[in-house]
Amino acid sequence: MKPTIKMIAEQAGVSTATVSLVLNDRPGVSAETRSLVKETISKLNYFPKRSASQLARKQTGNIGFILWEDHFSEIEMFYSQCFLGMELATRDSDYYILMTTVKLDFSTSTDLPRFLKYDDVDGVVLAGRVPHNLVSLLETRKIPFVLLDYEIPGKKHHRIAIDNFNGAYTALQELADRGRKHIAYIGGSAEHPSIKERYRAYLAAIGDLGLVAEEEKLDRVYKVDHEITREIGVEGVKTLLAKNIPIDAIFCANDTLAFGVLEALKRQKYTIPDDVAVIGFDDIYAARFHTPALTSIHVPKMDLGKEAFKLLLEVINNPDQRPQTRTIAVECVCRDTS
Amino acid sequence: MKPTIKMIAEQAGVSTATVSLVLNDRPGVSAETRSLVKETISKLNYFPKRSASQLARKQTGNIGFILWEDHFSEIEMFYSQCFLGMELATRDSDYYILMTTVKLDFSTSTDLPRFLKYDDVDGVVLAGRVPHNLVSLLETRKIPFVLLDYEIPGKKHHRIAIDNFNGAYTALQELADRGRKHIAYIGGSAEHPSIKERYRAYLAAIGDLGLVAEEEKLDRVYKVDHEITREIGVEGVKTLLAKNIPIDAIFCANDTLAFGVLEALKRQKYTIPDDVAVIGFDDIYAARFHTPALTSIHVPKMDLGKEAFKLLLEVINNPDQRPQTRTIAVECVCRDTS
DNA sequence: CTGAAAGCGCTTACAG
DNA sequence: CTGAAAGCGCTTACAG
Repeated sequence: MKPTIKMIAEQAGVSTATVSLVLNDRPGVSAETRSLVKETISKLNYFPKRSASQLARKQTGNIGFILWEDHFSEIEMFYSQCFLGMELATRDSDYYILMTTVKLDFSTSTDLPRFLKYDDVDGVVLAGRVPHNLVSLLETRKIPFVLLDYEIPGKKHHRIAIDNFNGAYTALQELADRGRKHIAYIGGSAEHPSIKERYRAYLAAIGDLGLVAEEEKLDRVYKVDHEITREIGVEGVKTLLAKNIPIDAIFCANDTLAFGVLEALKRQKYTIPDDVAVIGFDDIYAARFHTPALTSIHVPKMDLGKEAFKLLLEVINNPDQRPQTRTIAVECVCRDTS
Repeated sequence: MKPTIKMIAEQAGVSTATVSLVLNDRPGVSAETRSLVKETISKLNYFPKRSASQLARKQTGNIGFILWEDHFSEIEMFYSQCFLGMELATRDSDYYILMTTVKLDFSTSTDLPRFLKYDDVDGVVLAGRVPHNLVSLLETRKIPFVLLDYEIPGKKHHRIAIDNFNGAYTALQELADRGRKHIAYIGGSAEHPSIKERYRAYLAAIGDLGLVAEEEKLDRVYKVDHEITREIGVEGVKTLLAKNIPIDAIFCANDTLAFGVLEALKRQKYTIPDDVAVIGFDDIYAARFHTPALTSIHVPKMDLGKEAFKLLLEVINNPDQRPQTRTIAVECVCRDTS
């Protein structure tokens, strides 16, 4: 039979209150008593029953992880890796993660994740693009949460951010260092804050590096206002090439799109990287295995998840602190396309 | 303040026992009382607190999902899709899924998932290749479990299986129907039961279809005894081509490997599918988007997860039934490589 | 069909 | 520093 706190108390000759105190590393127990209790605990291989302590403590011990379903199903494992990193971090804690997906056209009345509906989490992390009404609901219900690689324009929330600006800037720097003079941008600008930042960095960098005159800054830009996919990369190349202006490098807003760019370039018989260099962003798993292997800005996805968890814990323990942004550094990984 | 069962009871003028009975859809309550209680419940927007009912009921309400960490990190989302399907199925139940990864050289004393260590799950599904000592531990601890796309030779367990044999056979049939006469196999044979089955089907089919004499059955086979990767595909093509025997089609043990095969074939200037047709297995997300789009045997990954959950529920509710295998049908999706 | 009461296994004031 | 006791919010025999 599984030991209970009562059995430990009896064995050790103390009260259950005392056992509880040492279990939770709380002061108010003499060193001797503490070690006696600890011995008894390990001798009987005892561990507290979760539901009992949750009930008494009025906590759930769970945290939610919410992801837009398209993000989960995509070929790139970006957010899944974040999840993994978070799960790893979680192992040193008493928290379990409950992961679920939501649609973007999300109704708070019919699509609410069960763990939110039934108050089964102490906090949640929202990864990537998520419905804004979900975020509002979390706010009004005062459920602690942190955004991972996302932000809502005009609003301040706790969040983990990728250093998109510096990452993109580094990519441009890298290309310029290798003598590229006509660097194009293919990507998006509005659908995701991260992409927006990368675009902003592109514009800043080509200016700073003296690559182009102010009035020609947009000449080598192809961007869309919706999700950026592999196909956008293909279209981007076609469009840019049709302009008949020199292009010797392309900075892509993410790797998936970069694959499309590479494909289109190959079809047009361009040699990579000699004719055109290409740099992506995210350094997804496939980047390394692509032919040619893609140069990309490496984002430490597991770290994102880990930091999200750490931040969330802080918010749970101190709900009233003001929103803070934790930025995660990135670096350029040079491979065969640059 | 959140309503409790006590408040519902008072409001409805009944005992908490009665409320509990209607909450759990149990007999022993008159129709009138039942509907009165139900009204009160929805009026106060009440839902039972999980930890309390778990404590009283001596259940956890959680099920574990365990995955080899390499399976999770891989480019292919195979098991992640299974997880998603399972999570979806779970939404109609009261269960939450706790997902974690394990190493293959797994120590039951130091690497045990927390939810197993602390008895926080009512059952678990093990997806793909998993450590055999983990399975043994589950058996001796009498924790209900089902294997998803895996089996342990010589042992009977509850499991969800892909119809690998018929899938592979169909692929061969398909190639033969299109006039291919010299069909090769590239893949593995031992590391995973599914792969083994696909290989077995290959041998059976080329025989049945009269494609090759018994003594030449192994002439067009390239297989390894470890994990099959993209690189294995490349090597396989090189090795087979070096034999200088006619080959007009290649059946690959999975899609990832097929990508390597395609790449190697292209490098050697073969036209696909005219010179050599290629069929993969699994129909991973990338298959559709590859250039050329890969013909593959489609495995309904979400269904695998869903069925695993359903089976697990049955086992939890009836732990002593004999091990059963539920086989999931597959079908050939023809695209540009065949 | 219904209710009073014990019990699930913890935590937390409160007294001493 | 330590213990007795109440309480967390359910479920489940048991009586009636």
